[in-house]
Amino acid sequence: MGRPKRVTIRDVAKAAAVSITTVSDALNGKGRLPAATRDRVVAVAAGLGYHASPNARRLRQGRTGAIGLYLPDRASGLDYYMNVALGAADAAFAHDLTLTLMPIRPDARQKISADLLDGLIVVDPMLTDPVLDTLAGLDVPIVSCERDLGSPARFAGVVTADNRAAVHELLGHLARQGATTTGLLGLAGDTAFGSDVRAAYLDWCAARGQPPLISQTPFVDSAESRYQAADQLLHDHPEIDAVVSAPEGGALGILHAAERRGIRVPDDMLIASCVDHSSLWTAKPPITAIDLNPRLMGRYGAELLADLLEGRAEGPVTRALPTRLVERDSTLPRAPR
Amino acid sequence: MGRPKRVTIRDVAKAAAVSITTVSDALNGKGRLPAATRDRVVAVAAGLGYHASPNARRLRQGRTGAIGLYLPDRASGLDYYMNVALGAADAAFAHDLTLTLMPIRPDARQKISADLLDGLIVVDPMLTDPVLDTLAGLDVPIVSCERDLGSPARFAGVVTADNRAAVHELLGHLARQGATTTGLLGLAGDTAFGSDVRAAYLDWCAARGQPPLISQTPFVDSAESRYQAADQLLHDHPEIDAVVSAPEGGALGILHAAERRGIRVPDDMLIASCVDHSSLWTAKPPITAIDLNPRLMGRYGAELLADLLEGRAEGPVTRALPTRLVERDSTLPRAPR
DNA sequence: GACTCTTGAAGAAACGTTTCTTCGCGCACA
DNA sequence: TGTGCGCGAAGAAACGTTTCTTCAAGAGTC
Repeated sequence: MGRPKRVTIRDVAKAAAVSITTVSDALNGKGRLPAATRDRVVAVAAGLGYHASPNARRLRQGRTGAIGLYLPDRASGLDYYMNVALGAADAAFAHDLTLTLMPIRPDARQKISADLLDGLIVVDPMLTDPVLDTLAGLDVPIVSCERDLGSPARFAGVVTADNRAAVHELLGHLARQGATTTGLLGLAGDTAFGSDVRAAYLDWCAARGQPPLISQTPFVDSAESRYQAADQLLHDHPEIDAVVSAPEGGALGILHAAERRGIRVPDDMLIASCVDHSSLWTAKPPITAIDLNPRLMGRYGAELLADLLEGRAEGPVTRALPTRLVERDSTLPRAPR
Repeated sequence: MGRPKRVTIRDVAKAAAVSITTVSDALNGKGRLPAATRDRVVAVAAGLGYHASPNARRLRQGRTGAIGLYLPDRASGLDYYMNVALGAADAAFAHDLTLTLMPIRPDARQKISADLLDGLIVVDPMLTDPVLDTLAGLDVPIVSCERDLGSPARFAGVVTADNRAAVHELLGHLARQGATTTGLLGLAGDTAFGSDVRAAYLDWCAARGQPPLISQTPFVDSAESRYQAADQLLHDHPEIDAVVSAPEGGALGILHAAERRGIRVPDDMLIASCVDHSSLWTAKPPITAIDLNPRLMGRYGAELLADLLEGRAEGPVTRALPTRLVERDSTLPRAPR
């Protein structure tokens, strides 16, 4: 019973018959100690089950040991973000850091303060997010997962996938499967991902001489708005025989709209998503998608931030994230019309 | 330039011409100070932009100011968990706490330690999770979001929805819409939610004299396994004219399996899910589901834990969560055969 | 007028580290 | 025989709070 008394550095020092300075140095690999002393102290510490109090250490060092994860306030794409968060949490722990989830409510976001955090990971920074300026003034390093279209200078590090290349690959795949006129269910341009997808699509159209056929949905959207946008696209351009969706849930909206109009997938039209999701596997037919590796995204973000904090990296650093095209039945080869 | 020097309690004391004790007391509402002094000190502190260092406070108080969120290691249902996490993060911030996401990787989970956390929220504790015992030994209060089927004594608080009643309501809805033989795509019984759904279903069957028709999928599953289980159910029991899915992604699997077998929804069969999700809205047809209020779940969890930490609540506390049935086209009334 | 009580406020210890500075000592070098 | 230097280790300050204890002075009581 009774709260078990903590084993402090003093206890270790006493047990090893050295000073606490020596214990600290031995455990942190500092000072100049002969290997023998170091090993002995480490052994004694381990024997006592000693681990330094994070609080005391942080107070002394002026750090919190925590990094924050700042997510966009969206109701969709949460599956993706949860994976980013879990990847970041794993990586943070591996670096003796802790991942703190920033709140979503605007009033709570105002309370985000530098003395709660050593650094920050901002996921999908939005051009229109007014809080980003506040965060930038916090005087802690910030890593963004996907570039910021606004003031990249605010960030000490960026993790980014080659979204354009991935979308190019996807469009190439569609063409090889027989698509001749590909439309895009795009994301409004306030986010790097949305603008990458759009740019790649426009590139592709320009190169092939195809007129771009785009229907846009806002970054912060709903299943409803995605469906509307998809339906609009099919209504306006009956000649379309393939559609790519930028938002995570968009492909299902397209599928829905297509079936309502009696368009068969993949026989009459191919569908693909720029963001993979488990629900795409169970769609009928299963939908081809780009796996954006969200876990790895989170991990890279946290690792990059840890590197910046430890001084292993500095200045603006960019880390690249691999992606992978997952082919499913929604893009089976179709006979030319 | 240069790191802006922190405003400490000493600065405030000097500016207000009182001792630091008085400042501390004034700001924390302790000690016995006349209102005049208190107000003056508060005003001075505000003027200087002072806020206490979380680290110093925590070191002194032996707290970390952080609560942990422990999620099951699943690849599905992440949308739900992300909402729980965001709700918890908001509520934590409102109580001057911070929400730390626990890692997923087993080796990292071993490193979860009491001196990183004042308390813990465990979401969907699994009977088979060996880490729970470790956590229980951590000597911090634990709140579970949905009951633990194992050793409820490990928890100081529980947030739970009346899942049985919700499922009863759902089954009643199906019957009213014309279902005569309802099957269940269930979850293996290592989690309270899965076992609640199952129990409610069995109850219902017993009361109606219908033989229970169940196909099970593990709690930690994949879209594939859910599809297999659904397909098995439809194959074994062609008489089924309604199916309820316990897992989040299961309804889409059922839909998929049904359409492959030429079963029309809702004309030939009704489908409903025990967990709502944005992809259910865009399914064809949109699928009826129970909204489990995940944001509120997270919020209640964090608030309950905060209450326990502040001594506003103690001993085993249970808090109830409301749910809501969201009716969609997958359960439109069907003509009796 | 001696006494207790209450009020208002200050002093100082403690929380558990890290780190800056100092110190003794033996050895090589001129 | 000093002098300087590298090594090994310890002392003590500092990080910024909270809180336990003490204390002076005024008010009330008999």
